[in-house]
Amino acid sequence: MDLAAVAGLLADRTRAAFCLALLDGRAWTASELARHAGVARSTATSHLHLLVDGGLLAEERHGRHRYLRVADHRVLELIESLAALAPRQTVRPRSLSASGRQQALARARLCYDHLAGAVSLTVIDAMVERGLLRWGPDPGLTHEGAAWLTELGIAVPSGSRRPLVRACLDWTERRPHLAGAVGAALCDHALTTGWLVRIGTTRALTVTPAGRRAWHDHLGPRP
Amino acid sequence: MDLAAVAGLLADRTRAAFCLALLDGRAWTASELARHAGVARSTATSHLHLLVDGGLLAEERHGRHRYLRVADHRVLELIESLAALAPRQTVRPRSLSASGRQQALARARLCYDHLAGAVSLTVIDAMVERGLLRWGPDPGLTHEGAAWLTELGIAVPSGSRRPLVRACLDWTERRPHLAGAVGAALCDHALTTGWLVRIGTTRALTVTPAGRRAWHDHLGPRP
DNA sequence: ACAACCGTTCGACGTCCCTCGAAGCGTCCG
DNA sequence: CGGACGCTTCGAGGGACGTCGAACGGTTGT
Repeated sequence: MDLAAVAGLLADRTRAAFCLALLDGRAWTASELARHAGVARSTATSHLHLLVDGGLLAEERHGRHRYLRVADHRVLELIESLAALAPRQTVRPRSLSASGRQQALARARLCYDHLAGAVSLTVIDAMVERGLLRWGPDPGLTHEGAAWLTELGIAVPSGSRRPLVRACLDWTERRPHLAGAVGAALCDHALTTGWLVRIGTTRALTVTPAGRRAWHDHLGPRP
Repeated sequence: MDLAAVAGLLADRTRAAFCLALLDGRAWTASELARHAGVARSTATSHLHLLVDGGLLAEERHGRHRYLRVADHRVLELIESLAALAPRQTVRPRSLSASGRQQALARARLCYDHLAGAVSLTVIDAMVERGLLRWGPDPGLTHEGAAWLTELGIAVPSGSRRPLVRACLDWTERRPHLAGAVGAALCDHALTTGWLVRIGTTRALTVTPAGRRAWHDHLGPRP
C-alpha cells in the first residue's frame, strides 16, 4: 500500500461520490450510497470493500444493514485537500448555503422512519426524566409511557416482531437515539400533526411553532 | 475536472514518484525524473503533461531543458495528506533524518556543474560588492574578476561558446545563482581544493574549515 | 410460513491507460 | 557545420479495472 494506491482509491467517480456523500458525518447504508451514485448495488459492494480495506471508510453492521462512515480525521483532510484542487467543485455548494443546512441536519432529521439529531436526544432525556422510557442496556416503554402515548392519540404499536424501543446510533451526536416501533410512531405522529416538517426534499427537519407548543405541553418542565 | 480526476493524477506509481521526488522543493528536469522513476523518457513526457495540465506541477523551459516543480502549496498539502495514509512510507525517511538533509540542500548543493543554494548567493553578493562580477540584465566578469580568478589559480575559461557568466534559477532561494563557465570553474576548484565536499552520494555540499578560511581570505570583508 | 428487503458473490464484457521503441524536432557545444 | 543531447510525438501491445445482471444467504416485518 503506497501513496499511489491510496490516491487510486479516490480516483474513481463512484468512490469519490461515496466519500463526498459521507462528508456530512452521518452514516449511510450501502444501498443508499449506491442509489446516490447511480450504480448497481453489486458495484457499490465491491467499491465499499476497497474503501474499507484501504482504511478510508469504517463500517458497522446492524442486522441486514451495513453502515458506513469516514474512518478518520486524516481522511477528511485528504478529501478536503483534493476538493481544494478540483476546479469543478461538486462539494463546494456545501460551504456556501449548506453550512446552515448541515447544522439543520445535525439538529433534526429523519433516520429511516424515526427522528435523529440533537432534538431526538432531548426527547429521550425528557421522556426518561418523566419516567416514560427505560433507557440503557434494556430499553423499553414504561406503563406511564404507554399511557402518555395514548393521551397523545398514538396507538401503542403491537402485534409486530419489531421491538417497541430500540437504540439507533446517531453519527452526528455520537449517542444512540430513539428507534423501534415507538420511535417510528412518534415521528410519524409529529409529521402528520405538523410538529415537524421536512426541509424541501431532504431528510432535514425543522420544528414548527405548533411543535414547540406541543413540546411545552407534553414534555415541558414538570410542575 | 472533478475530485476523482485530481486523485487519478496521483494514482500512478510513476507520477507519484515524480511528485515525491519534487517534494524537496528543487526543480528537476524531465530526464532526471524519468531516470529516478525508472521509466522511458517518452513515458515521463506524457505523465508530466498530465501533471502540468492538471495543475499539480509547474514547468519552466530553459533552452532544451524543461524544469519541473510543485505548482502550489495546496499540492504539497495534498501529497502530505496522502502520505499520512500510506502505510508503506517511501517518503517518511525524509521526515526523520532528512529535514536536516533538506536544510543542507537548501544551503549548498550542486546544480549540474556549478554551485546552488544559499551559499551560492552570498558568493555572488560578495563578488559584486568587490567589483569582480557584473550582475543583472547583462552579467559578466570584470577585469578585476579575471585577475581574482588568476590569483586563485583558476584559468579564465575561453575558447568555448559557453558564456562566462550566466544566471541560473535557484528554486530554493527564488533568486538566480552563478552559472556559466566561471560558475563551473569556481565550483570545480572549490571541490578539488576541498573547500566544498559532497555529503555522501547526494548533491548536497558542505563547507569545510578550509573553505571557511578561503572565504575569509578571498571574499572576506574589505579592509 | 411467507414476502420483502439488504447485501454479497460470480462471471462476462468493455474500456481505459500505462508502457515502450522508433522517428523527429529544437537547442547546445566543439 | 556536424555531433550530442533533451524532449516530444506516434502507434502498438497488454494488463488493470469498473460495470452490470443473475443467483444466493440472512435479516426484518406481516
